[in-house]
Amino acid sequence: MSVANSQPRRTRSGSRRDEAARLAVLHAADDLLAEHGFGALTVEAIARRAGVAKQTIYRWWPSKVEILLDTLIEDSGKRLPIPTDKPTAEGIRGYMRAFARFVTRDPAGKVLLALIAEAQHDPATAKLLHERHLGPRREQERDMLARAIDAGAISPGLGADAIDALVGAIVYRALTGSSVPYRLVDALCDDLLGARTG
Amino acid sequence: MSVANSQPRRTRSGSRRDEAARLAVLHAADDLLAEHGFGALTVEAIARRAGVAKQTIYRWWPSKVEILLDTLIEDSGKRLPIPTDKPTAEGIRGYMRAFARFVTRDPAGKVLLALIAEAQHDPATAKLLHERHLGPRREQERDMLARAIDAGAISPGLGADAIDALVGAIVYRALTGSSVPYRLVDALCDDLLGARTG
Amino acid sequence: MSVANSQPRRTRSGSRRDEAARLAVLHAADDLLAEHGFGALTVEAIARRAGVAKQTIYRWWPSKVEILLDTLIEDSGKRLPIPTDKPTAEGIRGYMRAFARFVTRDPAGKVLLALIAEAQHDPATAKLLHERHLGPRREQERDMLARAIDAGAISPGLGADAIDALVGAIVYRALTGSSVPYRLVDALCDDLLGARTG
Amino acid sequence: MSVANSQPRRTRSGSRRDEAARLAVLHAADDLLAEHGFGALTVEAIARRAGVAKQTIYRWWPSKVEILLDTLIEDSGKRLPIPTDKPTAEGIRGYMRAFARFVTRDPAGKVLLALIAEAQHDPATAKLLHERHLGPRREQERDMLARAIDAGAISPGLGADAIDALVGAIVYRALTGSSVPYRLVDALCDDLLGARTG
DNA sequence: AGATAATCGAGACGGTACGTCGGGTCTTTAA
DNA sequence: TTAAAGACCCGACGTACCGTCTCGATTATCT
Repeated sequence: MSVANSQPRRTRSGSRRDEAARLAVLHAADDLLAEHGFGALTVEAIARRAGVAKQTIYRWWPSKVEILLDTLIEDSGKRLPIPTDKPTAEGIRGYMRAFARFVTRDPAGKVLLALIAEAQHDPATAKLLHERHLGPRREQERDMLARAIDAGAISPGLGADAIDALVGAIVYRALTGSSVPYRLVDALCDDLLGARTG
Repeated sequence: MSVANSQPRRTRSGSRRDEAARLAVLHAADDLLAEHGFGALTVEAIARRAGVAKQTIYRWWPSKVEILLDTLIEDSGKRLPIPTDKPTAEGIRGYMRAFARFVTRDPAGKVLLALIAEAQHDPATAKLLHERHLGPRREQERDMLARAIDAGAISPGLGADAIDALVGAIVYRALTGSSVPYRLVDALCDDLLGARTG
Repeated sequence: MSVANSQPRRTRSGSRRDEAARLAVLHAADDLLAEHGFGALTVEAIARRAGVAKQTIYRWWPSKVEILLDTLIEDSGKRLPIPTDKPTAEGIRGYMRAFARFVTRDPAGKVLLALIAEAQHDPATAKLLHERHLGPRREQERDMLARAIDAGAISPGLGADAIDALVGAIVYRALTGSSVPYRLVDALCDDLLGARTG
Repeated sequence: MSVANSQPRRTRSGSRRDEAARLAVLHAADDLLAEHGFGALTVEAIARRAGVAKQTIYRWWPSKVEILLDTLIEDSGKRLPIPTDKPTAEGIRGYMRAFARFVTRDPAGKVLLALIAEAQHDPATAKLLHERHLGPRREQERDMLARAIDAGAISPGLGADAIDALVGAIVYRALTGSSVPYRLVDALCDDLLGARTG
């Protein structure tokens, strides 16, 4: 071990991935979804809009769903962080409010809705969506809840499943084109979390 | 002559609609959705499977979505009636249980999920789904709730919106491929309806 | 064929083949070959030029080669008939002159050259070209020669193979972009047919 | 794999052309043509087979046609020399026999046929083929004939054009997949050269 | 009893997008 | 400078469905 050894170097010659092309594709997909809906989201249209060859898309993404997934993960990580510090009822309520806003107002929220939808039509999408987004996020959300329960800040009748009920109620409103006012989110939290606070 | 009748009646000679063809199409659509998923649900495949000409489908249904909508309305009317008699907490809980089963087990429930999904991809589908299914049904469900509230059987913090929260929580579980056990439905009802009964 | 058979004829419902589309494709192929060469002769370009859907081409022709073959057979049948009446040396010389003109001047002659070329690149083309054009035509040409020999009008040293030598010499000149003046054709006939006449 | 790789590794002084790569490309092209036909002869396939980068091919050859041309010129120079010594009828007949064998049996003969074919599809190929192969060779062949005529060994009715007729007749047989037996070559020579012998 | 008219299965048609292949150019890393 | 590797834009490939449109045959109703 150690020593000045040269490992069977993976030489990796050749051009590296073009970051500009990668971003152009992600943005084009996002924009097309926002502007013309999922129906207009064809690989051909994305390529056209991004000024990129179709082959470049197929080289890096197995399907257009994975493009959306990439934007979703990047955006939701940035714009909808899961609170990790104070396990209070207010903290959770704040997160749910942010989630409600995300899913109804943020373009990335539309991406989430589109992916949930597409998952109904295609099992492969369902698998991907769970593995790369829904699963990990649910994990963290349940953690958040569990810590709040431990701290005695809340005592939901559903236990950690309360998070699904909250998220589900909000997502369903979004899916059916209804608004999700704070009043409604707060009432949901009150009912489902058994919170001490008002 | 004259008189009696006033309308410039278009008498309509010729063959009337072929009921066998109509049913064949509905069943083919249902079967294809159940067996191979929404992705395989093309007009061409339906026609092939139903042993029917494409034109016959286009003559009677503006789109494949309306075929699904027809089967959904027919099936949900039969297999998931909204209780109209006794506005009790048990009645509502029973309905929600039935709904949970419908949406996770009944083929027609899959149709509902598929339509909710397709509505995200296509505004026209969204409009149709609301006008012909979601709207009317929500109306009746809210009635059911309102009567129960009036009768003092329940007192939900969300008011009539509680129905959306219940339905949403259940639908979301179904959309994400989770099961919806009775235990969960009951806990939801307890939390969201403020029911007197245990 | 023959035999007055009366089978319950294949009813053949549905629209029949669109003759206008068929002609549009044949002409588009011809024109593209003449104007921009074989390299520009893509199925997509033919479809574009003919104002026809690609699928319509693939429905009726297994490959673009068969399109060319169709035009070649039709045109060569019309514009380069094989003399069937008088088996004289002059008759044969006249045919070879016409052939030389066909292969150097007539657009359909270019089609023949292109097909001979493509046959070098693709065995399937070679097979088709022989079966549908070269074979039958060679057959008739050899007949023509045989009858002239029988009639004592010519006495070629090569026998019926003389036709290949004549055709080959002319085709090769065309393939290499050389002209084929009558003088040359006549000299070839003189040498290869052993004709009595000057 | 053909490439002889016994030579000392990489002549790293300055950066001259890599002879091994050059040969690898030529052999790969030859082999692919022989094994899978012109259709499989893509630059990408040649590069793959030769273990060479595409860019290396494009650096040294403007097109795949020039690769073939290089092999053809090299091989035909070696294996099908034009007799320069004795301008006799036998000499010419011998050459034509060798030519017939070359064009029907020798892999390099297939290259010639492929290039003649490709020349029909692409004017640039036609130009190259004439300038670098057909032209010079025809020049020498005509010389050969002229000297034989001067020597009184032959007296063709076509004059020096007789060479085109001979070559054309043979090439056409090869192009159409027919065999070219010596008997046929000899008869052609007899008829077209007006030879004293035979 | 026709004549009329709407239905049906069949399938051709002009299109759009699919996912793949090869073309020829350019960039990166190594020798 | 040359080479291997390979990403890139481009355009054609052959296929699947789309929604529209005839076609010929089959009912059912209305003179």
